[in-house]
Amino acid sequence: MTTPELDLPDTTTPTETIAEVAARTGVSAHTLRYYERIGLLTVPRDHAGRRLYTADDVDRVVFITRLRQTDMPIRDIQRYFTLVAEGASTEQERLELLLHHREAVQARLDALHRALDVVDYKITKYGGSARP
Amino acid sequence: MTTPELDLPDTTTPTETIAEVAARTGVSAHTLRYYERIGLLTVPRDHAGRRLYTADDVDRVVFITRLRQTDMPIRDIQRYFTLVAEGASTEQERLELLLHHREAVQARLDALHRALDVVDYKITKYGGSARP
DNA sequence: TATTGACTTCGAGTGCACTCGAAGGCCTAC
DNA sequence: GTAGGCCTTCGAGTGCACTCGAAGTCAATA
Repeated sequence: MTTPELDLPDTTTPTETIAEVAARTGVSAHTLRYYERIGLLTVPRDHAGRRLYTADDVDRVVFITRLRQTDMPIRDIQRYFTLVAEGASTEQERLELLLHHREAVQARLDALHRALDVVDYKITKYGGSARP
Repeated sequence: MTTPELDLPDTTTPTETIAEVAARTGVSAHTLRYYERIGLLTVPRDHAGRRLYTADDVDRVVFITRLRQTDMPIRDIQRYFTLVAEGASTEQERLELLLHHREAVQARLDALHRALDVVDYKITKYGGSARP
């Protein structure tokens, strides 16, 4: 009937400054501005033109950091949020993008494990000599 | 008594061209020259000045690729082979370098796993929506 | 002998993801 | 009312690890 104004946590009212978001997410203010510059975020401003982040914005920053931690290229993250902006009809494509990335990460994990085995072999067998 | 010339596989006679090494290791000729330029390798030349790699050289290239696959910085790889060049007395330090790197790789593996879990959560729970 | 093609050196260029600096605006505390 | 500090935009700079191009050399083949 009416919008459930009081029942849901507020995620769209701008409340946090760039310094607060930087402190909470570990992403520098410089990098937060950079992310905005390249279109990963759109952050509202206060009356003086300063950024005020909503809870949703902060959530998005956190999600971006997770994707970056898995080495997703910025280009792909841009693509992902472009799809998000295009609405619900792109959900399938977004899912595919994430699944595709998931495979890449899994492959990276496997490769890392294999290469680490070689290093371990080197450690135990040669104690660090010049030969592999 | 005498050096066991016939018993050991020959690892120090230059036999392979840069193209062969590139093909066998998957490292481009350009990158092989780059590695040499920055001091990771010292490759003998034939009478015409062309590189001829020994089996030991190729082994070293392969080991470098393993270290790079685990994201060891070039700087650390340089340090490692500097130690190798300094002889057996640096074995302890080399071992420590590798063990330290091993920890870094393990930390990276853990972080990848955690970040991947977040992506997986996103995949299963939201099917790719904008919220984390 | 002429051409082909792989090799050489050297310096410069690329792509990525930040990271920084300059110049100035606005709010609060004294 | 002014000093301090955090904010703004913009463009430029950084570091890493390659990657490429130009100009030339050399040896094998037609």
